[in-house]
Amino acid sequence: MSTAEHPLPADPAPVFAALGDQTRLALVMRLSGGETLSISRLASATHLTRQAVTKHLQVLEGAGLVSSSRAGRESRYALRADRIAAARAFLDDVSAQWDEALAGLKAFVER
Amino acid sequence: MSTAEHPLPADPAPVFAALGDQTRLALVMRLSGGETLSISRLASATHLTRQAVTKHLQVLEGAGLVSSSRAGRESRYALRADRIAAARAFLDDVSAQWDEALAGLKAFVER
DNA sequence: ATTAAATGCAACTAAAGGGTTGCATATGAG
DNA sequence: CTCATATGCAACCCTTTAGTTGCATTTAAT
Repeated sequence: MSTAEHPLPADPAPVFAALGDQTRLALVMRLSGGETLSISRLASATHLTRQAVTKHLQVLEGAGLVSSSRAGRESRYALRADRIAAARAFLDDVSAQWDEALAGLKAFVER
Repeated sequence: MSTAEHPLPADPAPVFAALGDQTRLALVMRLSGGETLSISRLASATHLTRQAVTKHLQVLEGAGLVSSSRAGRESRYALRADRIAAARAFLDDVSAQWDEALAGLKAFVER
């Protein structure tokens, strides 16, 4: 299977967990440029092992944040913008509830 | 110390890591209503121990996502909306870079 | 003064995480 | 065909994390 299985419903926790690591965040940022990069290419920008990077990429893929595809002898990884958007949406909801609560409180105080 | 030490550097990784746990996400959502709740109050909505919840709250506070204050015999926790906003901002940046890259590619293809 | 409620602190356990090394395998290049 | 490149797989290690239990302490209520 070249690309990750289609993860169904978006439980945000695993996504945030995947983003909760500096190395992985760096990989995400690197991929946010839109390029589709191979493992060794991504690993060369790091101080750690290729295998370590491979593991991180698998974690990211497991969370649905990146997709992989085999191209000849190398496997390429690309960012999944929609998943990032989903995480954003979750935080937007939290913020919205908060703002709404504040607005309600303000209205109460001012009446 | 009643409230968390000052946040200085906004390294997003610890924040996402703190959000990367279902229990903690649930606590955040519970607090997003704007209420300032005590530990046992928050723990009663859970199937796990008060101490477990205490630990999670400390993790959240360590990441700057909540603040605590002592009120009589209980300690109250509240959400810090600004930190949520910071996390959102980071994801916005990633998305923006992605969109920009896509736009560039599209322009190239269409010329 | 007593008692119940809300925490804090500490020690411990089991499982997950982040990294490494070694070796086997598939593929592109010369 | 031969060699270097890019990976995959697996076994290990050490540290962190999620949860527990037990006991001491502070504060509110009767």
